[in-house]
Amino acid sequence: MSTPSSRVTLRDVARVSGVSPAAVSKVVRGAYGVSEQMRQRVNAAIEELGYRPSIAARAMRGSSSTIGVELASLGNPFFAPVLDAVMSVVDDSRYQVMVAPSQSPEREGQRSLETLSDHNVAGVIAVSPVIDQAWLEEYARAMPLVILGRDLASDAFDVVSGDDADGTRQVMAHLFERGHRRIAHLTRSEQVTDPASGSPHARRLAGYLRAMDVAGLEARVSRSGPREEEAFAVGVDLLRGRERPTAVFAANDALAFGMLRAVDHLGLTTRDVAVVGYDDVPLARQPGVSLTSVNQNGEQMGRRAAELLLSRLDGRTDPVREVVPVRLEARGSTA
Amino acid sequence: MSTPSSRVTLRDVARVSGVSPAAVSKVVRGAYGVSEQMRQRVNAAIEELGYRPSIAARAMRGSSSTIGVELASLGNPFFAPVLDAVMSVVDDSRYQVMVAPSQSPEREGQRSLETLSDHNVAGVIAVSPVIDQAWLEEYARAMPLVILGRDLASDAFDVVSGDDADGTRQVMAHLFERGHRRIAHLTRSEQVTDPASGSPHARRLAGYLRAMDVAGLEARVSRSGPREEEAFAVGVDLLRGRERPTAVFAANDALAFGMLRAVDHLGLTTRDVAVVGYDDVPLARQPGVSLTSVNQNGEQMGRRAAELLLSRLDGRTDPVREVVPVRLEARGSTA
DNA sequence: TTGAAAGCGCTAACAA
DNA sequence: TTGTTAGCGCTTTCAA
Repeated sequence: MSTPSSRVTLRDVARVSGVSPAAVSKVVRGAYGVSEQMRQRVNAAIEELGYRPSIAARAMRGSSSTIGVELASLGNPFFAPVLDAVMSVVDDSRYQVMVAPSQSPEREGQRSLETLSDHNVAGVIAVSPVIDQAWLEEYARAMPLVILGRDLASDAFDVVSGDDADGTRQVMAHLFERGHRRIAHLTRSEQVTDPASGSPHARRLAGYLRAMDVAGLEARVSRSGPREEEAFAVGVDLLRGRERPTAVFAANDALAFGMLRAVDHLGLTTRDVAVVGYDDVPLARQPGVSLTSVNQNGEQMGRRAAELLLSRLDGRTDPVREVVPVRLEARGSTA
Repeated sequence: MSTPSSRVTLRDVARVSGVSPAAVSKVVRGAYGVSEQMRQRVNAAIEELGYRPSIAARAMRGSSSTIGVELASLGNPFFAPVLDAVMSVVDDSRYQVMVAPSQSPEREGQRSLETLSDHNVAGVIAVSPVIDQAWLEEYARAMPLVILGRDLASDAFDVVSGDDADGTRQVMAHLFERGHRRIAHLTRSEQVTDPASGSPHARRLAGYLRAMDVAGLEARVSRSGPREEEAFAVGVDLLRGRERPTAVFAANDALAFGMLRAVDHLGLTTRDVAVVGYDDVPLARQPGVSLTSVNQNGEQMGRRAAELLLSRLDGRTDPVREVVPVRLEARGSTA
């Protein structure tokens, strides 16, 4: 049967089927201008030899048939449905998916994007890249690019993001309705919430500040690293401080989980301190967790990003900036 | 500044620095036999032009400097530390990491592995691939391969797996100690627990059956799909049946979470039905969840897999089969 | 120490 | 409709 390695080349197939390499190439690509007779002979030889085209060689010629996905922090469960959706869409095309992971979003995603272009991928979906916009524009000049999760305005690349303004509005309305006044916001570092970054955290923070301002309340922002452990430590500090908040809006579920653990650690319950998250990862609905959270519809975000990239590769040139609707899932003590 | 696209070629660098392409190639690769003077001139030109070698072209020549990781179900949080560790190790080498994701483990991983070899990667780490051993052997004949998470015996590839026999022993001892006698096992489909597959689920099931047999107890095995929702449904059935078990050993945490939700759904608590999982994903320790689980040390598994692959690429030929120790983390109602 | 030349496997003109 | 030819950007003998 077929050997996994690509030892069998197009020339081998050509020799066996008695045609030219170019002809084989045409058959393989389903290109125009091949007789049915030739198709059959060539396909028979391909089958017989177990031929598989070398993507590496194709990539060098310019058309790599591979779509690259840049992805930091694979650990974030929110990205799983996003990637699944991307793959579903791409599966129906002639492209394949390769993921260039980066360990930390900050300053590493850039390297992953470079790796991808070094591989001559046909186009790239970058998931929440923490990268300077100018650099991304420059990158997009040479490579079809879709940014997922950052609401940047650019005519060099397409953008798909969740409706953070609306999501945050829903969260704050929900908490106000339940009578909360001392509401703290737990988010990431200043760098991550830089308004110019277009990051979701920036928009959530902005929405929180606006809502508190409109309500005439004092905003209280705590900052933590991305990990649950870091959020836990910050959360303990926050809850031990004076004027303990009655509710905490965490900028994502990982932070919310850390916060929940801090609540528990101090012998409090979510009746004392309500916690709301963002992302609605699968375990938010777990009994015993029951975290109120905003579902970002990652599946739809991934699908749209893939569709946009494919249409770019198909020739579209006008940029698209798309916002996906979100929905608060109320649970547990704040339901 | 540097353009992300690889428009600048080695020839351009050669022209600017006034040397031959071959010379530039040597400098770039740090190959033997280049004068200090030449190094400097070439490096200056590289800097000036923002040159980046094309991986695609390199790959075609045979030496791709890329390590491929085959990964099904990115959603499984157990894999995050595994991949992180792989990346950490690879970062210190001249290689890069590319991930070929597959949506469903069954029969899709094969395609991902083929994609990887079509890309001419230098070597591959396959994470828990549900693939026929003969096929893997064939594959490994053409490509350095490390299997992570399946305990297969082969001299064609290297193997790293967790010590499931010991992990299961710890789980069962723990439950027996707490007086449980009616202990059910929740696992995946028959296909996945096929003993010949070397899958972790097969070994956990075997360990469970052995332990029950030795204790003179009746084994009760329930089967479910991989997702939490499916485990929930099966769990509800199991708990509604006659002779409700007092404890359930779930073959991994996703199944355990479904089981926990089933317990809750039926108005029971983990005092009525104890649940133990396997993988010790981060949220197992979450207050309100407090799932007793076996920590598989994914970080160590990933690190060893990467080290083994690098040493293969460095010329090692004798196969290695390595087992990583595991540890039960007792929590909550079974602690 | 350096360079010339051949070719990896494929695609895309162009010619037949 | 088919085949010939010329590279893509790089590495690697082999001579100089």
